[in-house]
Amino acid sequence: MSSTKKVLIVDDEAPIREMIAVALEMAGYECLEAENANQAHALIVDSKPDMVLLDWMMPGTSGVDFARRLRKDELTADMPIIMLTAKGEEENKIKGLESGADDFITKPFSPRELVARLKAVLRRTTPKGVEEPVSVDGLTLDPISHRVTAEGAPIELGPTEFRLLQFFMTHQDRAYSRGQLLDMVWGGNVYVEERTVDVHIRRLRKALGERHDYLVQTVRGTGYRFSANVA
Amino acid sequence: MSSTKKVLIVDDEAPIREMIAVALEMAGYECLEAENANQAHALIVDSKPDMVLLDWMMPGTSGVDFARRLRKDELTADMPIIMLTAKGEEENKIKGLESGADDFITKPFSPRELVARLKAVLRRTTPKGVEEPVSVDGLTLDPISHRVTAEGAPIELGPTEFRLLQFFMTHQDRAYSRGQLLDMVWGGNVYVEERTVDVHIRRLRKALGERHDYLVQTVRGTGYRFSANVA
DNA sequence: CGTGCGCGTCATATTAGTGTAACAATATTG
DNA sequence: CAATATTGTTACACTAATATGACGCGCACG
Repeated sequence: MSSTKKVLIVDDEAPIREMIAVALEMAGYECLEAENANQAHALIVDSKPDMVLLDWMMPGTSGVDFARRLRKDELTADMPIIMLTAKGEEENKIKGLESGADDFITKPFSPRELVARLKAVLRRTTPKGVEEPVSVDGLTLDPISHRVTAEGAPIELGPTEFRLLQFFMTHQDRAYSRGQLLDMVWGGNVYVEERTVDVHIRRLRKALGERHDYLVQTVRGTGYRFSANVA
Repeated sequence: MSSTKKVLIVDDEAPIREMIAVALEMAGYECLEAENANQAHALIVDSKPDMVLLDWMMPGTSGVDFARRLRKDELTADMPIIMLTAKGEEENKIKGLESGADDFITKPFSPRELVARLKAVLRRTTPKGVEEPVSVDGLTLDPISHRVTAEGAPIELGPTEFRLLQFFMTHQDRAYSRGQLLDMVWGGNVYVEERTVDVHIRRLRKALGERHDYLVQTVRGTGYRFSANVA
C-alpha cells in the first residue's frame, strides 16, 4: 500500500502548476498536472489521484463547474478538492464551498501553507470510511491492517478480492454492473473482460465461505450487490 | 442493452475504417464512417452519433483541430471523443487531451482494447439518471439496489418483470396497449408476440401476490394499466 | 533463473429467464 | 343463451446469463 499521495493540479498557467508541483514534491507528494477540465477529468479516471487542486478561474469549464461535475459522478464524488483563487474575491469562497470544495486557498500563498492545508484536508477526508474498519454480520474488514476476519478468524484474500470486498462493504445495498465494478475496483485504465468480474466474485464468495457468501448477491441481468438482507 | 450506440469513425484510410467498423459491429455498435472533417461534421449534425473515433493524422483538418472545433460548438461540445494516433508519439497524447479528447489510443491496438475503451468512455460520459425509489401502497421499488419489497418483505422478480413494474410505477394511471408496453419495456426493435405481454403481466401479478396484484389492472380491449385506484 | 502466486481468459456446466402455443375462463354482443 | 372476442393460465422448449474449474502467463521473491 503506497502511502505517497497523488495530487492532481489543475490550472491553466503552466508556471503556477510547476511551482505548486515542486512544492508538493518536496513535501513527498506525487503530482499530476492538467491545464483544463477535460484533461483533468481524463487524468482523474485514469490515475485516481487522492486529491485535486483546482484553480478557480479557468478558460472553458471553470473550477466551480468542474467541481460540481466531479461531485455529481459517483466515481469522483468523494474526491477531496481544494480551490485556488485570486485574492480579494471573498464572495467566491461561498460559491466554492457550496460547489463542494473541501477547502479554499487564496493566492498568493506560501508553499508551507499549501502543504499544511493539503495535509489537513487529506487527514480529514481520508479516514472517512476509508480507514475505519467496516463490519457486517460478523465479517470485518480492517483497511489499516489490511485484514479480513469472520468472527475473529482470519480470511485469506488476494489483493483484488480484498479491494472488491472493501468496495462492496463501503457501498452496500446497491446493484453494480460489471462495468461499474471494473471502474471502481480495477481502476479507470485497465481493460479486462467483464466476465472477469464473475471469476473474482466467485473467488470472493469461496473465500467468505458458507457463513458469509450470501452477502455477495447476484442481480440477474444487472450485476452484483452486497447486502446483509437476503434477496 | 436497450439502445444500441452509434459510433462515428473518422479516418482517411478506408481499410482502417472498415476494420474498426467490423470490430465495433461485432461488439454490437452501429457505425458511421467519414473520411474527412467536413463529411464527419455533416454526419454528426445529421445522425447525432453517441461518440466519435477520430484519427489524429488526416489530410485537411487534422484530428486535433476537428476535436477543438467540436468542443467549441455548443451543439457538439459534450460529444465524447477518442483519438487514434500512431505509436511513439507520446507528446501527442498531451495535445490530444488538451484538445478535449476523452481518451487516446495508439495504433496498433487490438479490437478488444478499442471496444473496452469505448465502453469505458461511454459509461463515464453517459449521465446516469438520478433514480429515486418509488412506492405505492406498501409496495416499493428501489432502482438503486434493484429491489422490490412489499411492506419491507422482498419480492422476487425476473429482469423483465422488474422493468415492467418499474415502468408501471413511473407511469401510473394510464392504460397502455401491449404494443406500447413492448416498445417501452422490451425496447423498440424486438419482435415478440403481443400476447407475451400477457404472460409477463401474469408473472408480475403472481409475484406481487394478493396484497398488491390489484395494482395491475386489465383494460379490456386496450391493454393494461397500473393504478392504486380500483377501476 | 527457477518457483509460487495472483490474475485474466476460456470452455463447460448449470441455472434462471423468455417467448409461444394450447387450452381454460371470462367478458361481449345480439 | 349461443356465438365470438379477449384475456388468464400453464406447460415447455429454447436462450441467455451466470457459476465453476482449469490453464497459462507474468511478476515478485528467493
